[in-house]
Amino acid sequence: MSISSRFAVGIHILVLIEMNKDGVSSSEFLAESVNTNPVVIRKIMGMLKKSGLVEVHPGKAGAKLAKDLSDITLLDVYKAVNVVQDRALFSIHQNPNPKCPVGRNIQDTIEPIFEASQIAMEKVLENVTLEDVVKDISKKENIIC
Amino acid sequence: MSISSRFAVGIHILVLIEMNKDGVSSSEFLAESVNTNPVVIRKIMGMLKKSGLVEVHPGKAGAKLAKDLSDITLLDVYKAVNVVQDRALFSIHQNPNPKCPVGRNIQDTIEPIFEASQIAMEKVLENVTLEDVVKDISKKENIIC
DNA sequence: TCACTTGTAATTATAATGATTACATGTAAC
DNA sequence: GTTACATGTAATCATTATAATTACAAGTGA
Repeated sequence: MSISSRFAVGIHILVLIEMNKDGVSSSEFLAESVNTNPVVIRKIMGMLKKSGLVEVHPGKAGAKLAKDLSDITLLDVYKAVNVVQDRALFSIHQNPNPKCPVGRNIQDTIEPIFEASQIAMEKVLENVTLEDVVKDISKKENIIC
Repeated sequence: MSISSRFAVGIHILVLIEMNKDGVSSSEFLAESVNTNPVVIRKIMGMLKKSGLVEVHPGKAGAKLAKDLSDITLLDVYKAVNVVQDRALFSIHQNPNPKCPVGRNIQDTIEPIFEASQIAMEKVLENVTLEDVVKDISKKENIIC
């Protein structure tokens, strides 16, 4: 299975808020760019707000970033939108048979490996900031246009 | 979401076949240790067989490893049981708005980052062999018993 | 032949996702 | 203060993957 697109959408939203900083980024505006329903955007925005990444107020149109672009890593976004729980990227079968040497040890043996693997994946996300993403998009736009 | 427990069960199965190499590892025997249904085991076994990790024959009870323990990495098992497709650990929303600079570039920008992240995760699995897992379990058993 | 095994198809319950409708609540311009 | 419009949320629905289970065809060997 795949990690929910909430993560990719979260990045999209934050980048667009930045690049549209002189305009008003309402949930409808953002939804049009992502190509989804405004409610989906508002739900994700709620998570980003809870994690202190955006400022948004009931009744007041438009969202703003709550931090500098360079202070938000992709790992921050990933954690904010709850796509993967800590130590739970890999699921391990429950209740293996304790009467069997393999059954009673397999969980403790593979858990640290799975955890290390998940952490390696997350480290890569931690080393990329939204600023990097915005710069890359700006660069692509200049070449194309 | 989490990666299917097929992966953990696949490891469990292969380790148990090895540690029970003097006995007969039928799907029912394996299912008892994993604590699941024999059909689940046979389905996973089919994938492991297709990838050349085990030898198993219709009508003939018992499975054997098709390679040396030290020649099977956790990545081999992971690939065999099809829990994550190539470049698809993270899903990216389809059809973002091409009229928006962010919409028309977001996919190309974040895809390489997601791919690098997935590869980092898989590299960790590649560096662990079934031999390592068996040794760890054996060590734990000696301490406990 | 018979008991037992593997290989598979089909069915079911459960859970997450993403889209959508509906509506309560907050904001600000008039 | 009313009105237009925005956010916040609950509820519903279709889709999809998982894991368990039943049923049965086909292979194996005593």
